[in-house]
Amino acid sequence: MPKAYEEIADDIRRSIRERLRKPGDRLPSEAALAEHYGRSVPTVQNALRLLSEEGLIDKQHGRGNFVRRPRTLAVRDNGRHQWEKNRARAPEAIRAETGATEHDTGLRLDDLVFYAKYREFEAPDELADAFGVPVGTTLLKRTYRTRYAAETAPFNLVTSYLVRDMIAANPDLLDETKEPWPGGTQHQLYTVGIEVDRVEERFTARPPTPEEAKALDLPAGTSVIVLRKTSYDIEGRVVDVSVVTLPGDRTELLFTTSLERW
Amino acid sequence: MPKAYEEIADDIRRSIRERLRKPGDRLPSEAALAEHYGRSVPTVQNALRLLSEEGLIDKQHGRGNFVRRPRTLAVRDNGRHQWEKNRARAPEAIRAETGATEHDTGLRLDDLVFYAKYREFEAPDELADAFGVPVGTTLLKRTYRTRYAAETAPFNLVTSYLVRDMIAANPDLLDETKEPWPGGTQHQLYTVGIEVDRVEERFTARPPTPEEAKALDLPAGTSVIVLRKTSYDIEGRVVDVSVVTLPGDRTELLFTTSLERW
DNA sequence: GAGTGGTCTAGACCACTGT
DNA sequence: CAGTGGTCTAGACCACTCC
Repeated sequence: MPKAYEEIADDIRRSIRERLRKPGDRLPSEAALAEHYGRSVPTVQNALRLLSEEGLIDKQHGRGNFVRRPRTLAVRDNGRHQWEKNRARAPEAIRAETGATEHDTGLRLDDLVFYAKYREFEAPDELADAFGVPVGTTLLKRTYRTRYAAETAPFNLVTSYLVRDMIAANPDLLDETKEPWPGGTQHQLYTVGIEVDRVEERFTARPPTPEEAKALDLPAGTSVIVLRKTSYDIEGRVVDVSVVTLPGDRTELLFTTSLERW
Repeated sequence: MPKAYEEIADDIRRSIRERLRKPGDRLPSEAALAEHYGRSVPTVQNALRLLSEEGLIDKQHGRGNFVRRPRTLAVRDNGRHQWEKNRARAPEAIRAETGATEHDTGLRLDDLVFYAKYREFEAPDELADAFGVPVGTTLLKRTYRTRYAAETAPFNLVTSYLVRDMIAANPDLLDETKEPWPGGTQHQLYTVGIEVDRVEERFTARPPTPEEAKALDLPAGTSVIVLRKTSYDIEGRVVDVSVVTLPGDRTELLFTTSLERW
């Protein structure tokens, strides 16, 4: 026997795919749908929940169920790393123009709201491993979030780790009130004589935890992309480890790989 | 007033995070949980559904609810492109050893099951744009899926597009029965004199469509990574466009970006 | 067949939105 | 206030798993 809520979901899904219902349209009320399909309200809700999890509709308490509009993407391009490196040694006037985030989004610094917090702590197992330092080494943990000034939701959550002793030569680097730092992390490292040679990025995708859904204001039926970034200096040392959480519905990542010529 | 199903979910979530319940453990039956929390069965089910969507538990009809184990990852490394290029001109004996998929997973060809289907069709708007050819140009559409011989679920779904006239000089390239092709797409292109110069990859993450969930055997509470790959030859022409759908719970993407020295 | 989760109902009551 | 979706109940019945 076919399941009632799936039949209802299939029917509505089809109507959306065929554009009989367009982005922004309000669906009939749940009571009306229940009447139409000859089912109880909870059964209709079950069907709508499915569609919401697939990201097809947006449930709005007290207002209605709406066909979801696709969101505008922020592109995160791996060219950003070379771009940031080129600017790391430039005079402040040039560095101040734009940062890597603005490079990604095409927005200017004024459009972005930035929030940073620094904390020192002792390296646990996993991070000590990643940096190749003894467990207990003092690390600096920096958490950031950035968002468009025009929107309420941040579009990334960043946790970055540095080895304290590696950067202590410049006390400003330990001071969160200096953020946002013109030129980004690569410039910060440059001020203590570190040159970044290569960047490794690892990605996975999964549903958001409730905390992430709240912090990024993610609707039901979206995913987060989790990026673990490791930066190596020219001596092969790990100089920065970052974990970046990106909203899957607003982010596109772009990687270009150039191949050697025959 | 706190919502009953969230309280129950919070309580169970906490017990999992604190490892009071370990991966593989079975939760008490829904009836038992309902009794324990003094709530109805549907309310408990509501809570369990939440946890299932977060990927914390695995619901198994007729068996029980289990704390989910993290899955083993297949790493997809952008070094694969240079690696594949290096082998494209090698003798068949060497090419036959392993392909790019085996490079990713560390498995040998024997462990993998491969399925390919070819179809010719006329370029619609979007693809004509991507290739820079007129709408209606004949394209070859190739769909693949690969899976571990030991598992039932494929770990990727691939659709690859080529311009027919660009490869027609080698009739074998139009024949799906020749798959899997030792050496991969870059070798196929080499047989008609095309050298790949760079590869662009764009990806986003989202919940699976019902079709994808079925094809990849995705449990509730997982995401898919959608990767659009564009290959350019040394003359700047687009020679291949591929769309790859990867299960978010089994895939890690690794990109390394090397920076120029100061 | 016993035990488990899955679906569904009919209706009560609550919470949010907009007039 | 009317209209909407959200939560919850108590219980019936179905479907799957395993012994």
